[in-house]
Amino acid sequence: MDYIVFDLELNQEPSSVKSRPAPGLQLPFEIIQIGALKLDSGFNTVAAFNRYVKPDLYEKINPFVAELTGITAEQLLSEQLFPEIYREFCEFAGGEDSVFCAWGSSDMKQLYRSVEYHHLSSRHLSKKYINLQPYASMYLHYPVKTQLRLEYAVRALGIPVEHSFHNAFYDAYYTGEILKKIHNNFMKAEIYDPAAVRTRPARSPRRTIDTQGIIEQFEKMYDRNMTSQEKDIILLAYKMGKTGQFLK
DNA sequence: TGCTCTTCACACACAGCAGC
DNA sequence: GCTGCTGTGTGTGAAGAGCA
Repeated sequence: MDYIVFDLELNQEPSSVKSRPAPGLQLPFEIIQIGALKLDSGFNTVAAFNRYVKPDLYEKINPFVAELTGITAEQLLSEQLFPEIYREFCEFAGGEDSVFCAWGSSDMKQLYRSVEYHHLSSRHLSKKYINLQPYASMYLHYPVKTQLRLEYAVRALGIPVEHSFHNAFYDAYYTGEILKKIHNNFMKAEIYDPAAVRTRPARSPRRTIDTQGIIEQFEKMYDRNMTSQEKDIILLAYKMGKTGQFLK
């Protein structure tokens, strides 16, 4: 069994964009770099993958992303599009027996989202993954839900900082170093379910009682103004009715 | 007995922090 | 700047305790 420690750099919709995704196929982030290391069962690095991706959705790099990653649109012009890079990545990641490792759960989600957006098959992509963030939190005696920065975890674990952060390949390298440092028998790979992520229900907007509307309706029905006491009673009755406590 | 207050559970909005 | 996740605060309803 191999561990595929990976990281993605993403671009997002700049303020002015020529082409927008079709309705129903929203892809707020587009992958522009995939960095990965393959570790064998003894956590030895046996292969590396580092490819930039030519964007075909957002032609410009968001200034914020460019500032953070140092990646420019010109730099990506000579690269291949996502489907080709993805095919190479699948060959690198090799089979369904591999376990993906990433810092946070968003990279796994974004990878599958991009595969789906480009109508590519995820058949040869392992669905087993380990999010190292909570394990690092536990190792460093933080609450398991604490979302530590990758850079903080690297420094806290005493891993030498030899490369810059916010580069997919180097971030994958650091994530791999963290895995080597904190792995234990309790670390269990989860099964990523893209369908479960897609079906997450959207929150409905919070609804408030239109008290003015209720009173106006009563005044219309009775053709007179309600007294302040009557208004209180009406609103109380409305709230009590919502509880259903007097339904038989 | 009836009212008020407290506590609990639940859902939601929002803030903060992570990612890019 | 954006998205996504988590923790916290708030609102609401239900149920029980306390008190006159």
